[in-house]
Amino acid sequence: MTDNASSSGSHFIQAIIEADLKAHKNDGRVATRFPPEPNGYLHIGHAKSICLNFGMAETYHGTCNLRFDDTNPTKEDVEYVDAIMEDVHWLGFDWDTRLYYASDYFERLYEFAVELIRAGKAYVDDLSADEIRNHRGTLTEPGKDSPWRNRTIEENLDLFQRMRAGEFDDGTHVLRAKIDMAHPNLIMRDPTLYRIRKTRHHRTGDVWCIYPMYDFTHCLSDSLEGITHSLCTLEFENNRPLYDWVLDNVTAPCHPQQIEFARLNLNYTVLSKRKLIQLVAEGHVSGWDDPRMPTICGLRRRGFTPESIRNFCDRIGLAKRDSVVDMALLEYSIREDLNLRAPRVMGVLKPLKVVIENYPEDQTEELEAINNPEDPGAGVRQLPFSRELYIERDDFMENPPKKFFRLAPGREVRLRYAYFITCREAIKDPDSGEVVELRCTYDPATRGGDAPDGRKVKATLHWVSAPHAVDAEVRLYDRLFNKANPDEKAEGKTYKDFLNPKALEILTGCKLEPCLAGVGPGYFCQFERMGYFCVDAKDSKPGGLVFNRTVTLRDAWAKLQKKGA
RNA sequence: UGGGGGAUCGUCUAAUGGUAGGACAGCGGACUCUGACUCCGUCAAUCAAGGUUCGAAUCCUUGUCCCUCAGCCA
Repeated sequence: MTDNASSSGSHFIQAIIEADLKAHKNDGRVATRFPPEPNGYLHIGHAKSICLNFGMAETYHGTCNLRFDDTNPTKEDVEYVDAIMEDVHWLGFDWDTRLYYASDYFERLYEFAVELIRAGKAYVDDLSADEIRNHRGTLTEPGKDSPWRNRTIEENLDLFQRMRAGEFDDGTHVLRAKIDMAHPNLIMRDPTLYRIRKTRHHRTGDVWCIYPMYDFTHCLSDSLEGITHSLCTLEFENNRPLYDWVLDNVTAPCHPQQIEFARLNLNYTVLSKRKLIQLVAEGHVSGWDDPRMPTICGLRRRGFTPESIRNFCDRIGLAKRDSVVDMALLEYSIREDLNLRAPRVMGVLKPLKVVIENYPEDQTEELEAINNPEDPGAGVRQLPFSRELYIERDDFMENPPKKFFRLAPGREVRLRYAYFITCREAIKDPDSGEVVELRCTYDPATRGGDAPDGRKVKATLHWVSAPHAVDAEVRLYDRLFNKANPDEKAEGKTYKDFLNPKALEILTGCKLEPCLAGVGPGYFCQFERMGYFCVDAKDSKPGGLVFNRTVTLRDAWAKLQKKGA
């Protein structure tokens, strides 16, 4: 285990695994699994689980299976299984030949259920869902036995077989474990094992009309696959006694150990499947892969790299206490990665025209620019320079405050890799008073960006030559919510009331360096001084470039402005 | 209120009876042809009260707070 990128060298699950290994439990084998239900897209919270499960397998030279927990045909779909596989692969993990579906185990699961019935440990109940609920009791009061609890084994066997044969309608019968209706853990009050669902399954078709419940399926699937450590989130802690009960009461091949850890929470977003579905369904975002979404496909389209997400998962650590990780850590992780790898390029997002009055009308020259100061191997490129340029509108102020270092009337600044220029005049729209053009002069002696007389400027600006510029649409993305905890209870408000209207700002007519003319999906770069951007994989076309802002650069000036405000 | 879990800097996470450490965030500074990066410094925590001990985040007692369970969802 290398711990160069991790804040915690080890965590409690590693401690358990290492102790097991030392005791030669499971013959010294480590086998984990990632068991998604194909009823939604994967998000950053799943990434934590994926990194954990595949990571433990890798660290201890074991295996990690990908298993679809597809026991509820009313909610699941192949659309999701395909997307999930794509996302896991993209994150950098591989299940090799170990792709499984709980539905592949339906026949064996049925046999285990029969085994339970034969042992007098399961029974068919004719009660309705409502009646079962009424019999369950409450947190403080014991439940009542179902009148059908003591049927004979023969009768149960017959009924269960007929359930399978399709003789009964949905909801009329269920198979229940016979445990204890007075158990202090409600999960153990004769839990339902099978229900009737006359619904076509995305893999088994119409072969089955009874489907096993999670608690029955999961532990047995784990056992069938020889899983050693079954890692899941905290809310399943209550289910662990049942996980163990099932495995203890059938002839299961082995008894994996369920270990629970705290799921990931991130501020300024939501990670509940229900809410994510709602955002998509109600059109608050453009889809599962909207770059504002915390989904893996959303993050991918936003420009996050698999490495950055893996590093993030490494850094957040693992424990049993509920916690909320700061979005700033995710942002740090992607900046850290992109800083090293993203080529630097100049892009003017909100253009302000600049005319260099003393530069010849018909002249163009080429200036050399460094592609990535963090990576000497990235080389250099040529930038065209001419009399008419664009600079960032925010880089000019007519009446600059004290700490504003950029361009202002009479002030000299550097154009990156080019010349020092001095602002002579700001031309305004006579009606609106808005500054529409700057008249400047340049110092020919400062070619390349340094003054031979040694004089300094306080700012370096990015720019693009107007006649050479490539037009593009740029989508500025920000945090999905403007409240750290969108779920916090507030007077008649829900999380949707805290959706950040500025999470997406669309800019058109942005002016980019000519070298960007031919880039396509997969391309990412840093627009110097602005942030990291990538080509939108869906909407960008040759001649109609669309860039997404992955994340801004850290910005000391923005921070100063915020403080002043 | 029954059962099951959990409480360490603002946030996340180490320390398993022996100096409460790291990361992010914040603040200050150095450097800088990106107000970026990098570097340096700094702020800052053991839920509470008792007890055991030479010594307690860690063990014991009592209490407080938080999460979770009453789907034929997973």
